[in-house]
Amino acid sequence: MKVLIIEDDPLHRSYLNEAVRAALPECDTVLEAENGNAGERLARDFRSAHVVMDLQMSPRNGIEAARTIWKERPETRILFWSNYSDEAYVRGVSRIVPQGAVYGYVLKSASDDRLRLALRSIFIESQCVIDREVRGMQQKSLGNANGFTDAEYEILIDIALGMTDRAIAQRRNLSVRSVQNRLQQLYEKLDVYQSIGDEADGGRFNLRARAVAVAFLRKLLNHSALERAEADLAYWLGRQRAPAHLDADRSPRNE
Amino acid sequence: MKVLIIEDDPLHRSYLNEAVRAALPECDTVLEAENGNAGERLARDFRSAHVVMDLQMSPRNGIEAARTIWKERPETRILFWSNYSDEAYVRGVSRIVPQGAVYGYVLKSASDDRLRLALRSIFIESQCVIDREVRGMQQKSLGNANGFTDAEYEILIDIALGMTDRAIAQRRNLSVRSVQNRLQQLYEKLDVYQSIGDEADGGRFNLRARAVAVAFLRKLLNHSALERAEADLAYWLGRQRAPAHLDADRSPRNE
DNA sequence: ACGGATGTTGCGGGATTCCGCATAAAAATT
DNA sequence: AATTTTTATGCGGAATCCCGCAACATCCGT
Repeated sequence: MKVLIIEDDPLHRSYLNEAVRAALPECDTVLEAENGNAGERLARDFRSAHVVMDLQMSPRNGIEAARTIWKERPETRILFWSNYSDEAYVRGVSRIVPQGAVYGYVLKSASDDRLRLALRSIFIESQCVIDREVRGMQQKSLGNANGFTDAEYEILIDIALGMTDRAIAQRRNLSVRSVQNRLQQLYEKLDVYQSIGDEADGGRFNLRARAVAVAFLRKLLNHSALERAEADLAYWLGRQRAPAHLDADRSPRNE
Repeated sequence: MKVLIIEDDPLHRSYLNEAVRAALPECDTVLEAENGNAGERLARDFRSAHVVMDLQMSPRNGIEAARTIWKERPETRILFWSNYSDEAYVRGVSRIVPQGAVYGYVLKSASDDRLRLALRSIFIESQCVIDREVRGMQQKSLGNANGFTDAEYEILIDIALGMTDRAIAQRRNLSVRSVQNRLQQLYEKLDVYQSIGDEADGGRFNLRARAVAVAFLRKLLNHSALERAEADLAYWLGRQRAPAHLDADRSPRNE
């Protein structure tokens, strides 16, 4: 068995290396990569089916690397080992895991023992292992009890990127009013209001900007999520300017 | 000599511990804390004059901890050992270092040797050591060639928090128009425009929101800077609602 | 099929933002 | 001291944003 480690911090990398060797005597080769790009390449060249990776790396973070690895070989087993349980990461991961894939998500703060267990469960027993803390986040976010719809999350990202209502409408094929509607929902869910307390106009908030701030503070958004979104946006903008051969008829009957 | 280590990651903590013992034979005691709060307490109780700390911790990050430590004993020597050279961090640090204090800033990606040298320079030779990469950032940001004035940075934070022009004006004792003026400057420096290319209205940006997005992408802002700002804002809002005994006459002749 | 829940779209208006034009005041330069 | 450069402020208008009201469309369960 071969295991591929993708992690940018050398200390953590060598710790993982030891942990893997200790937990998996059946593992004969351990490969190491220090960012997403190198990781993808190694995964491809060595057809490794067992990967342990960090999420926050540069260039090319874990989510992006995992996506292309899974695209090439969906049966690859990936254990995400991350410092954070930001909703942005959790959502990012669960967005890309293929049907029936075996994967895991454990925090770096977990004990050696837990890590060992996760390694064996995922690579040997084919069983998913997701840290309690992360699991909680998943439920809260995906089960839409307290969390956000995909539509809401989508619009959150759009305003975080600084798009206007109209631009969002174009991009998502909605009317401007619908966009504003969704914004209202978002503001409610984020518990964002213009006025602060009961006072008349003590401190007022710009809702759209405030929503982004709150989302960041609550870790619904983070740097790498923004980066990904920005890249997507740039791509879309490119298509926009190009002659629209393919996507005629994709805009609402609005103006 | 005693050295206090403040670092939340246990791996890095023990690595630092070893590095300190190896670099400083004259050091007889090494204390460890795993967040800003604990670090402040230990620093106070043991009057430690030599500190090595991470910046990104929770609760209470390195900048906050360093500020109170330096407030209590400005001659304390602090080596910041961080993963990132975000402008938000660099600016945060250089904002709080007292006159003539000895400190250092080295990245975790630096070699063992560089770390060893920094430790000896700062703690023994009383000489500041700042990583090349960080130094570059400092110049770019503080020497206002390409960088931002304090005024601009201030307003950037205010809009990132979601405040309206009027609220910012109140808070900073400016007229609303002046706030808007500063916003114009900010937009220019961030290279932010409404329209995208030459097209009529292909994709439009909400400048205020876009500026925040760009600032985040360029790492002028980051999560912990936002958290600090949010705390300051909450404090200010508190004072606002309270009976304004002391600060009458602090608002411009506007309205 | 009928009522309900949810989601989209239009209209309209008040509040805010964006910003050009213009005038002082303050600061920096010469 | 005189000139230039920055910064603060006001006025006004076009474009946006925020959002209540209302008309439909779709989907679901009884």
